[in-house]
Amino acid sequence: MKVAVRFFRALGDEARLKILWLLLNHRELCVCDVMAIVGIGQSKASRHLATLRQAGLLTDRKEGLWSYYSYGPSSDELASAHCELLRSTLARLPDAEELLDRLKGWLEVSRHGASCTKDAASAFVAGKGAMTTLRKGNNR
Amino acid sequence: MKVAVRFFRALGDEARLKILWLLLNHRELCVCDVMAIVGIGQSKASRHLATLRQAGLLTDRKEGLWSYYSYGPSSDELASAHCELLRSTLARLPDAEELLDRLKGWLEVSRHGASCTKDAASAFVAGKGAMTTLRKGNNR
DNA sequence: TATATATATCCGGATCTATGCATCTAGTCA
DNA sequence: TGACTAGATGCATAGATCCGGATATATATA
Repeated sequence: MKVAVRFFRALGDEARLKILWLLLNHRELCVCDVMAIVGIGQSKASRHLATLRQAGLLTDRKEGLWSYYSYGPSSDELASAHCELLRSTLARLPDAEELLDRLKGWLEVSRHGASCTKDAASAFVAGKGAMTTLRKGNNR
Repeated sequence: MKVAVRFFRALGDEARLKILWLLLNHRELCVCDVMAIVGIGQSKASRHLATLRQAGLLTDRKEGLWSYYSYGPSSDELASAHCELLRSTLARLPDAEELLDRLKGWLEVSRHGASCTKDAASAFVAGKGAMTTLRKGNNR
């Protein structure tokens, strides 16, 4: 029973759902990417990614200083089926569209500028990236 | 985002998965039934059922002293789809078969005896019902 | 009305989880 | 080698969750 419980627990967090949604829409992201797009700190991003990986939802790949995470492939086809459903579920939620906008914006910035860095991610969160996407109020 | 998080959190507990599994295999059960079959106390059974109801997975119906819970129908068809998948997921786990045995045994007992009562449920847990199904060790 | 009972909820404590900060690890590059 | 950096992890704390036992609520029945 342990496996199923851990799987659903991993999905029981807003930040993790956002991360999963991003990785269902983009092949792979590093920790900096997640920081910039979701607008969270480094340790939080790293830990949530680790949780999703331990639940069998993500795989990671190291390249130089960066850790790249990508969706699946979980060995369990039922978990995969749940995630396919999750794609539909998350697509209808209000944040979904906004997150994809931020993803797009971030990728453009990081493509031009230097390689993906923590500082660039922080700047993106504080600057234009956040400005253009956060409509009402701010992130808390 | 709240809705999805609450939905998956409700599934992130072993006892709740067991209850859901039972209600995916039997039209409706009262709190006593759940106590007897899963082998948990009254307040725990009541609380977990309430959690599942609040997550939109169960509906309840009052009749006299008893509260009967049944699966769905969640208004969200995607949640329903997840539960259909869950049926397959849970069916493969070792406890699943055992729980259905206990369900069957309990229904026979309670059909003969008086109506469903807490005492009868406790007796079932402590007596034959538990003996025939708990193979190795006991439920803590 | 008075008693009995199934279920819901409250109350404490124990345990788990999330988070920010600081530090550690392991790559890169000069 | 030494400075620098992305990412992982230790630590402490706040908050959430879980649990058993006690109590409250609502209904049935005498």
